[in-house]
Amino acid sequence: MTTSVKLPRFLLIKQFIETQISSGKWLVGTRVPSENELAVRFSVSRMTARRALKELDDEGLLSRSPGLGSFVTKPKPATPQINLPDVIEAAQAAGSYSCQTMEASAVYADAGTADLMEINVGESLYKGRFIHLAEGIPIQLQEIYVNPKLAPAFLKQNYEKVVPDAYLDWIAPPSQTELKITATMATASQKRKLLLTGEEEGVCMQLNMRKWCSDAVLSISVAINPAERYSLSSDI
Amino acid sequence: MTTSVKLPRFLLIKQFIETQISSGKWLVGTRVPSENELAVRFSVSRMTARRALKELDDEGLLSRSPGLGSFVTKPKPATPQINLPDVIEAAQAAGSYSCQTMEASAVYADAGTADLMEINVGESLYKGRFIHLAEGIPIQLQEIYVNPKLAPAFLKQNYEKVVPDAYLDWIAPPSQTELKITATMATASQKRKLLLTGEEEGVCMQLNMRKWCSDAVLSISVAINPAERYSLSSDI
DNA sequence: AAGTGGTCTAGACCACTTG
DNA sequence: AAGTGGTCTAGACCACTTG
Repeated sequence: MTTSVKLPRFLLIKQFIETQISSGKWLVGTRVPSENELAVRFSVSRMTARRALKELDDEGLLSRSPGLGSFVTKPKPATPQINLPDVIEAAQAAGSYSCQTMEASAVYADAGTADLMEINVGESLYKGRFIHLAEGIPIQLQEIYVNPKLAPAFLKQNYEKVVPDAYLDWIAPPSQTELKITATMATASQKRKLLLTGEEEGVCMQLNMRKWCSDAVLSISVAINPAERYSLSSDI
Repeated sequence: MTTSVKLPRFLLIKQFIETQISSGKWLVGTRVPSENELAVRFSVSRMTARRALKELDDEGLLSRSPGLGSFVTKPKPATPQINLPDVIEAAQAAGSYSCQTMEASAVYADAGTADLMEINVGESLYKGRFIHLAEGIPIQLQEIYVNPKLAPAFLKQNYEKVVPDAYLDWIAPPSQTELKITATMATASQKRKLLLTGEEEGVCMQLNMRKWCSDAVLSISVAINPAERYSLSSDI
């Protein structure tokens, strides 16, 4: 009476190979048995043996090449993947979100902005400045420029109900996003808006984002988050 | 004379489905043709049609369930994945890396450290403090506590040649890593060590890491990086 | 020439959901 | 009972690498 949980055969083969690797019997660079060899060894069709190898390839444990075979890869550098916290979404989920619109206007692109937006100097642009709050406390200062061709109604939205970013994601789903995160010191004016009064306060995480929508720049945004209310984390 | 790049049939089917989705013909929740339907429609065996659906499932475009069918999923929240820059590795690659050891000693765990290291108060610990430099300029201040049972020779290493983290990764490959990134202001002493003299300087990215090696805490480390010399970025 | 992985076929049985 | 996806078989042809 062994375990009656009949496992798929391709899984048995995968587990066999994984065990050989993790136990150190098959070191990095070792050639593992070919599809045909595994098929014979496990009394299985080649397609089933193939599936085991294919999935281990997809998972990055093996590297395969036609004519050569399948080889144990060296474990990837364990590069931590950090996920960006969406403080605004979190506040919304908690029902404590609100937004103050400081500016929502049409402007003309200066040289720097035009360059980033990939348009000509002097072209029309929408500009918005917002304070995002959770439980009445400012958690983010945002300045955003939007391409009016891609979001003509951007200025007409009521941003007490819908977050600007959420609105843009909705009407113009970004095809590409560029992101840079730095640490900065808030200016005196920014500190005032963020209600950071202490002398020791003012250290912020700054998020610079640029979004594309089908090969055109949709928006560039700079968001300032007080360090006490913003941190990144990850688990591996 | 059409394109002679004969594409695999499963790819043609994938592209067909992707086109229907991206063009908006098949909205989120739509049931896509079954394996059998696609097999007939494309004059292909069921296994080939299956492969197309399976890969789209793996890629997150479809969600499949036995007895029900395959359905268009809502696009995932496009959560940016940031990769942690390894300033030290970069400096090493450029051949400009050096390291000053400020401290390398055995200490006894105080309450806070013992808690984080998951050991008892008063147990022996290795402590190291380092300044990492690129081209002679400090790029990171690091303080690390190491479990001596897992890295008994930690204090004996020559850290002018091998980076402490690289040494630990080598002798005790971490099974899990916890990471927290915050923005902070360097203390006066830290600013001195980092050669941050200006009044406006001192804003830093702080990386708190905790590494496990087979269920035991291997190390906890706090690294301080001047903001001007450290930023995170990602592309999607 | 023999072996490798990549693609593909035309069948099969299964557990699962639905009417 | 008919349809779905999940697993599996025993064949096939291909481009590719190696001796």
